[in-house]
Amino acid sequence: MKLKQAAKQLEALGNPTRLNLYRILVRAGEAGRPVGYLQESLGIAASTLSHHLHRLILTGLVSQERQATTLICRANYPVMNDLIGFLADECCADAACSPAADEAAA
Amino acid sequence: MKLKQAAKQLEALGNPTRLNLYRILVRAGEAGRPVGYLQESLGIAASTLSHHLHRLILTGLVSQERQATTLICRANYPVMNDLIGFLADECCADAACSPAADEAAA
DNA sequence: GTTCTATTTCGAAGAATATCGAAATAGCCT
DNA sequence: AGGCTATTTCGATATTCTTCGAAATAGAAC
Repeated sequence: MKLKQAAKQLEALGNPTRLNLYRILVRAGEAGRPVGYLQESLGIAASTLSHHLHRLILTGLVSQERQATTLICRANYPVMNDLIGFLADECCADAACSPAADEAAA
Repeated sequence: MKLKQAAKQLEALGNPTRLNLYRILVRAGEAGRPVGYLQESLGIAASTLSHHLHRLILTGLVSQERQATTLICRANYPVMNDLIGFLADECCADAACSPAADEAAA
């Protein structure tokens, strides 16, 4: 049932607002970003952001850590890498594609 | 505005039926698969499959070629690799992740 | 313990999606 | 042309998503 989970994660990333949000966290790296910062960056209602964050967290793509009253959000890299692996998996079984390895190793 | 397109593609893959369908095509490689074959494999109504295929085609992830009355569908590998590249992009800017390159190159 | 800030939950409205069956179209074959 | 198979379009319905503002909660500081 790995497919369903992968679909959930892809769906989570398949919304412009969430993808944008996720990329900010990916760029932020280990430091992560507080929810408030994300809200200002994205310019959306706090409740809307909270909703999107919740979805990303449910799929495991993002994790949170409390620091006093602010919540720090971080991209969960291993989960992303698993997802990428799932997509690229068996892509080259047919030797018909320019393998993802080319891009990543470049 | 690459982000919007990436979101569209991720959204297209973020449905279990479509992801399943897409993976069948990825495995099939250059040979591709006829629509009828896909319909039997997935066990869904032809109209439903047509709808899903249309979405995948719109995003560029899948292409079709006519062979007499049957339509052959193929996964568009370069588009998938671009998408993977977009996801992994800047992932390692912080040197904080286990790079996707590891997985792909392994 | 009250007050302040940060964030989430609730409730609601409008838009988009997934699915199907029936009917229409595309292209081959006789 | 007429019929056959493969696939799409149409129309309809139930579900899910996106977004917001208002109200509720979490935690710190006074």
